[in-house]
Parts: sequence; structure tokens; C-alpha cells
Amino acid sequence: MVERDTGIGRDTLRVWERRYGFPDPERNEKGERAYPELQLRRLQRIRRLLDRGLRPGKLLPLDDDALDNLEASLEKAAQPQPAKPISAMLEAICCADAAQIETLLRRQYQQQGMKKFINSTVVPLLNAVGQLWVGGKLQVFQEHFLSEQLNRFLNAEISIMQKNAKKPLVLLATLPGEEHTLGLLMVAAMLSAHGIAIINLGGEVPMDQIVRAAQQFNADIVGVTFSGAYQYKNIRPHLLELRTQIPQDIDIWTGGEGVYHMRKLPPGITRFRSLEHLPI
Amino acid sequence: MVERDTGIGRDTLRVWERRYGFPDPERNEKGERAYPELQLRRLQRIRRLLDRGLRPGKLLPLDDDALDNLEASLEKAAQPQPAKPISAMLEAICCADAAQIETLLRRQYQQQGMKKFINSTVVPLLNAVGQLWVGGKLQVFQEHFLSEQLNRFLNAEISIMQKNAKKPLVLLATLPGEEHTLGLLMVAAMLSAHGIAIINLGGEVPMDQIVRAAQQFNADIVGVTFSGAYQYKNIRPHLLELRTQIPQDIDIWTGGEGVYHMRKLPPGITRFRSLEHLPI
DNA sequence: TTATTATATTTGTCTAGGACAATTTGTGTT
DNA sequence: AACACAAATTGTCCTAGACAAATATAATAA
Repeated sequence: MVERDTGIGRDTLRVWERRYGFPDPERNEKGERAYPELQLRRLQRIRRLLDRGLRPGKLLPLDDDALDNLEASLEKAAQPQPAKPISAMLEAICCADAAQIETLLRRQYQQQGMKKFINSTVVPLLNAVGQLWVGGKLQVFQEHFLSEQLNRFLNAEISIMQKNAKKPLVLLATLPGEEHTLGLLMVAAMLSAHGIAIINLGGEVPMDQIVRAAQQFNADIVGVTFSGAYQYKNIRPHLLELRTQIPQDIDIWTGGEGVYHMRKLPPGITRFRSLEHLPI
Repeated sequence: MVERDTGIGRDTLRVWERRYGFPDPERNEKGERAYPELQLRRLQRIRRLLDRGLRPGKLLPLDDDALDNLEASLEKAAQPQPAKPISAMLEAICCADAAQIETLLRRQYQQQGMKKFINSTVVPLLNAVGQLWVGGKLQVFQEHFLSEQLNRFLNAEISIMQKNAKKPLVLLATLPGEEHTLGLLMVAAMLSAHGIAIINLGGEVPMDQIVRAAQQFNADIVGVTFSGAYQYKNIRPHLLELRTQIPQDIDIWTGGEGVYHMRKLPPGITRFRSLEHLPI
């Protein structure tokens, strides 16, 4: 119940009680924990801040006022206002106007072509939505909604473009623990727009399965993305392992926030700091 | 790990150990449970039989041979062999022939129309793939591959059909813990084929967010699916909670393996035992 | 026989604090 | 910036007991 609504594990909540004295739920007649509305809200806020990289030890002892201050100070690192078409889309998201978003996306796409559409519309839009969410101005379901809308739109376009796609063949996937597959889809869309054949395995594919797929599909390139949420420490070793397991004549490409700041990559791995730099 | 692969809760596995002596996992160097391959397989089989309505007390004490017999006797109510087009698709999956699958899917779709396509092609295909996977004849990446292929295909079709969709508006989502979104997509496709407007929020949407989305989007129907992997015990309470939180004038539909065997549903909830029964 | 109710059994989920490895932080060094 | 090491933090797993909800079984009535 609370675990579901906050996304925090049962054991974790238990230990927080012991260590920080919060949460401090009431009990129902059975002696089970019953979280008051207020504590639940606070837990959700804490969850958000944790996602921003803050640490439990700093966060849990704070009361609501202190959390207010913290959130306020974080929001000073705000961003300049987005361009007009993007704010129109944000508007549509807030109004829950599905048809309108579809229309706006398609219009932008036709004007800009896939590469510019991704880089100048989709990426900024997602950033803006992320900002608004952190600021509490957007609900979770609105993010889901946009994700699905983009998912549908991009898949539809890819579906059309893949019909006359040719070599090289690019195999796309993320590793287990990386659920964020929108980046993958954007790469797939951009490559498709250039007539490159792609096979998208989607998210959380075990490494050995990526390796086998690369062989079976006879891929020329394997692409793996790492979002900012992916455990930074793991990225390098995982890439290394991937490189040793995949035949040397198959290139490995990587991208995403997770690898953006990495100083030097393992040898034999090509990184794209942004989707703009894809060699297409 | 095991909990995820079997869909059985951690506590449940603990109590089974205590009560029935199975599973009896080995321990790693940390003293944590490490389930041998064989026990894991048996747990998966047990899970399946439980879904058919058998009881843990009868099932857990059985060894593999006894389970064989039981399954055999149950399978007397067997299903016919997969039809030709489906085995052609299975072939294509094994050969890792992406273009071929796309072609076969589209051909079937054009012949059958969406409803028949889903019920007579997609569902049997997924079942067959599941069977092959359990039998070790198919790799995980091949399942991923098919999922993504279907995802792309269905989204593409939905994208086209939604352009002239009208009321009623159906909001689709799964609850947290339910990552399996293909069922959702199939529902979305079938409804779209009848000109019904749908909004797909995708997987793992917190309940309060579904509620808010239903209101903001002004939905007429909310659809939630539960796969066989979803914690059976949770389904009823979650549906109940959903029913209390969503305004009474909004219908709630549910479907999927998870609710298939449920004897009686909470009041005010409509179940569809299969996609064929959707009132469209 | 078939329904309905009462009783018994089965079954999953919760509780408690302890333990510990994995992760992160901090500091100093190359 | 990259690395190495110590200290602190943090999440997950452990045990075993208790109990209510779900289900089966027995007893009763139509």
C-alpha cells in the first residue's frame, strides 16, 4: 500500500523508522502500520528528493518546513523558458488533450525531419517535463502519458521507415536495471530515418542475451544506453564486459546521461554525447 | 530474483520452506538463499498449477514425477496444435528474421481484422512462445524481440486508427508491480479498431495517479490488466480500492490471466475472461 | 439430490530487531 | 582528474512467531 504509493521498499521503511524516527505510522486494530496522509505525502516528497541524488541521512530527519526550503533552493537551478512549440505541448499535456499533442508532435516532425525533431523538440520537451515534475507542477500520470504518446508516435514512424531499411544492422537494448527505453527509441527513430536497419530489444536485456542476439541477428553495431538513473559505478565494468563478450568486428555504441560525463571510456566503445552527434 | 522469476512472494516462499520442506534452497557465502535451477523450474510449474486453482498444500509436497502426472492428467483437456501461420512466425523468430515477422504479422492482420488478429494470432503466438521458453527451446532475447515487434506493430496501427476515434474514452494502465503491458496494448488496439478513443498510460502507474488521470481526461472507462505474474492476493484488494476511489459513473474493466480464475470480483467491476469478450 | 450455515483447516502477510555487504563519502596521493 | 583506502551510511536479507482472510469440510435444512 504505502510501498506501492511511494516506491520505497518495506524493509527500507522499517529501517528508517528505527534509525531516523520517521516515518512513525499509527497502528490499526491488527497492529499493522497505518500511515497518516501527511506522512505519506512527506514520504513521496522525500522519494522525489532522493531521486535528485540527496541522501536519506540528510533528508529523513527534516520536517516539512525544512523540506520546503530545500525544494525551493533546488529550484533556483531553474532553466530558461522553453520555445513556443514546446510550451504549447506542455500546455496540451496539462490540459490532458491527447489529440492536440499528437497533432503538435506530427506538425513539428513534418517541419523538422526526424533528426531535428528529436533533438530540438522531443529532448527539450522531456527535459521541460522533468523540470516541472521536480517542481511538483506536473503529475506522474502526465509523464506516463507523454511517454506513451511518444512511444506510439516514434514506433509508428519507425514501423514505416523500417520497410526499406538496409544494412548496417544496429541492435539496440538496455541492460537490466535500466528501464528507461525512450532514449533507445529515439536512437532507433533517427537511425531508421536514414534507412538503417534496427532491431530494438527494448529494456532490461541480460548481457548474455544481448551478446547472443548480436550474433544471431548478425548485427554490425550494438547500441546500449544508460540514463542518469543508472548506477554510475556499474557502467564502466558493464561496458567492459560487453566489449569482451561481443566479437571485435561488431561496434559498440553507447549514449545517454549516464555516460555523458564519463572521462574515458573502455577501448573499443564509441560514445555519443548527444543524439545530434550520431554519424548519420 | 526468484521472487521475480516465479511471481511468488518472499514471505510465501519462507513459509513454504517451513511448512512443506520445499523449496529447500542452498546458501551462498553470505548465508542467503540460492535456488538451484531445478527448484526454480519446479516453482514455476507449481505457480502455473496454482493459477489453475490447485492448492499449495497438495502441490508443494509433490516431487517432479508426481507433478508430471498431475500436469499430464490436467492436459487431457488439451489445446489443438498451433495453426500454420503461427508456426511460420515461430520459425521466423527462431531464424531472427525481423522483416519476415513484420510481413507475416501484417498479412495476418489484413486477412483477419484486428479482433481476430489479436485473438487468433497474437495470443496463440505469445502462448506458443511462452511454451517454447519454458521448454528451453527459445532464448530470452527472442521473447524481447517479439515483444518489441508487436509493440511497434500495434502502436503503429493504433496511431493510425486513433485519428478519428470518438467517445467513449477508455483509460488504460497497469498498477505498480505489473510490468507486462502487452495485454494493455492489445486491448488498446481492439478498441481503437472500433473507433473508440483510448489513452494508454502504460505500465506501473500508481493508483492515485490512475484516479487523477481518469478525472482529468474525463474518461468513461478505466481498464486495468493483471498478468499471471501479478501477486494474486493483491488483485482483489487493489480492484476494491480502485473502485472506491474512482467515481461510480466511470466503469472499471479488468482482464488478463491474473483475474481469469478469480471466482467473484468486487462489485462494480467488469471482467473480460478473454479479449474475445470485449463488447465491441 | 442441492443450498445454506457452522466449524476446521489452510494459507499468505505482517511483525520484531539483528546482522552484514554494498554503496557512498571523505581524505590523501600520484 | 584518476586512483586508493578508511569511515560512515544505507538497503536487503535473516529468523520465527502470530493472526486473519480464504478455503475446505462437515452438518443441517429444504
